[in-house]
Amino acid sequence: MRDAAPQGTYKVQALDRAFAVLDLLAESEVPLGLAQVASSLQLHKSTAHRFLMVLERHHMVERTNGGKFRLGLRLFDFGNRAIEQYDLRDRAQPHLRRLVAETEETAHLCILEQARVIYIDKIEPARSVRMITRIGSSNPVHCTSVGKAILAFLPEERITDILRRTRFERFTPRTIATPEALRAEIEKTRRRGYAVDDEELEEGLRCIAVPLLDAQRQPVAAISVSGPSFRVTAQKLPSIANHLLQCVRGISIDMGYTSAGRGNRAAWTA
Amino acid sequence: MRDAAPQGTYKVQALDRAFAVLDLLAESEVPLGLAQVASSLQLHKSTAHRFLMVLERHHMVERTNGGKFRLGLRLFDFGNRAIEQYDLRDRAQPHLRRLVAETEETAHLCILEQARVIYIDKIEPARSVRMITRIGSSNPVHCTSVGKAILAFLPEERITDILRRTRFERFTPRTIATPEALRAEIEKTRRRGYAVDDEELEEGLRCIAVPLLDAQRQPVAAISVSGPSFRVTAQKLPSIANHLLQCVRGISIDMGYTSAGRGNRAAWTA
DNA sequence: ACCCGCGTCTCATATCTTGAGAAACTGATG
DNA sequence: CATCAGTTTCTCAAGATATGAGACGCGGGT
Repeated sequence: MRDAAPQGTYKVQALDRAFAVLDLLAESEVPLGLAQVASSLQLHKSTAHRFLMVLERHHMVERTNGGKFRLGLRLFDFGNRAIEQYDLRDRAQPHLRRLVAETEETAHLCILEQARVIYIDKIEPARSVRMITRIGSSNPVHCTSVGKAILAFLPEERITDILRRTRFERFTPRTIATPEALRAEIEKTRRRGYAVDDEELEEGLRCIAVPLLDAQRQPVAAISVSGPSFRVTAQKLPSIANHLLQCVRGISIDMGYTSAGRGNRAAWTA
Repeated sequence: MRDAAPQGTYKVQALDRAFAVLDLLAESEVPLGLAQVASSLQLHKSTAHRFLMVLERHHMVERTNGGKFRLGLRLFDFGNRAIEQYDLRDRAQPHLRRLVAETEETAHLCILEQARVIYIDKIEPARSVRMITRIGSSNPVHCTSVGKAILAFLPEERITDILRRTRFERFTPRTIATPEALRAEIEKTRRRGYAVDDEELEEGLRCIAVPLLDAQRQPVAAISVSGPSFRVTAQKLPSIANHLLQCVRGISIDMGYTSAGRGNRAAWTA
């Protein structure tokens, strides 16, 4: 919360308030009434009401039968356009499907946003315990395989910056809780070529990830395979890593990131 | 544009402008510079600048390397939370996958929003011509199978209302272009139990859809199978419709919409 | 070196939002 | 069916807040 206004703070009260309303509704599992919104945000009834009406006109919120408010579908549209511009998800999806078919575990596609990783896509195997991750949600870098995979291949200054902004929250006994320990882990990741999250975010959950590098060899995303520790065992890691590496290779080609040259892209887009 | 302010128009200029900015960026395929935004929206540079800075602080927009603006990832988060509350997509997805496996054509999941249908999910078969639909986008009811499927099972007054608000835009020679013709088509749909779009939105594209009814027998969504006309032939329609019906039955059970009674739901949620 | 377009920033002005409060509604409860 | 508590909806005067003219600085092109 304290990172909101570093310096040059441009302010438009109305916008801050409107987004506070959207945040509130996003956070809440259930639709909220006008009075609840107003009191939660310390807005006066009439102000909150006006905002909600305007937001509703724009389909940013909508009303349930009971007259309560929840997020509107225009946001869904915006959101999909937002990632579409990255163009990564669509390209990656078929490759991820293959990966899931091969490993029979859940695959994720993530990108780095600020100092956190955002889940862009998730593919689950036919039958498996449902993972709790929600597409669009984010996690810190220090406790995820995808975070570490991206971090490991970033230039030094970006790493420092991101570590500085990470709070190293502890989720399980194994969570890496200091910058130094994470540095060491990053080193390890870089050497072996893939990152591992060994029950560091959630007990019983093990993940492996590799970064996706663009034409300039910069990590733009990471893909991971996650599953219960008893299935994703230590012995299997190298084999799964192999599937992951094959998968990123495929995506790289699709995205036109291959260093092989630009001329032969046409062959793939047919 | 003229449908913006019917009556009780609550106004917050700042919000309208901010959303105009987001709309503009959403519409544009490429990131836009400050000057472009300002002139497109007839805002003065400094105003546009302030808005963009605030939007950026909220991650509603972000800057590319070149300093241009595009939609931000917070919207992606919001958008996913927005549909999550519907809870429909996650439940339906496995069923849709099976449907795609059976028919080997693209499947869509749509809901009705105002007088249009919004694409909530899309599953594509292993190898097929990529369909152009984007998740989150919307189409009018009169030229889509999903639109007609939902319409056909709505109460009379809602049908009238929706038809009144539809502009009956023509997309192909076969597009149903009058309310009367659509009425007849709806009648037909109701009798046969599934809706067909026979190249009415796009030449060479044929779709079949059935509605998903809730516990009160009200349509809340529709699922469709779409493919090139030469593969989705007239003879195949009844067979595909059968797969569709089985699919909605599965989803209905998952959602707890079965009229069989409420007691046995536990058996399915295990 | 010069110009032109673009992004950034400041500040006095008046426009637009604000919020108190009244009214209308909803639906419990006696 | 009257009453009441808790809502949502609406109005309007006051003044806080967003506005936009304009100045500055940067970088890329000619």
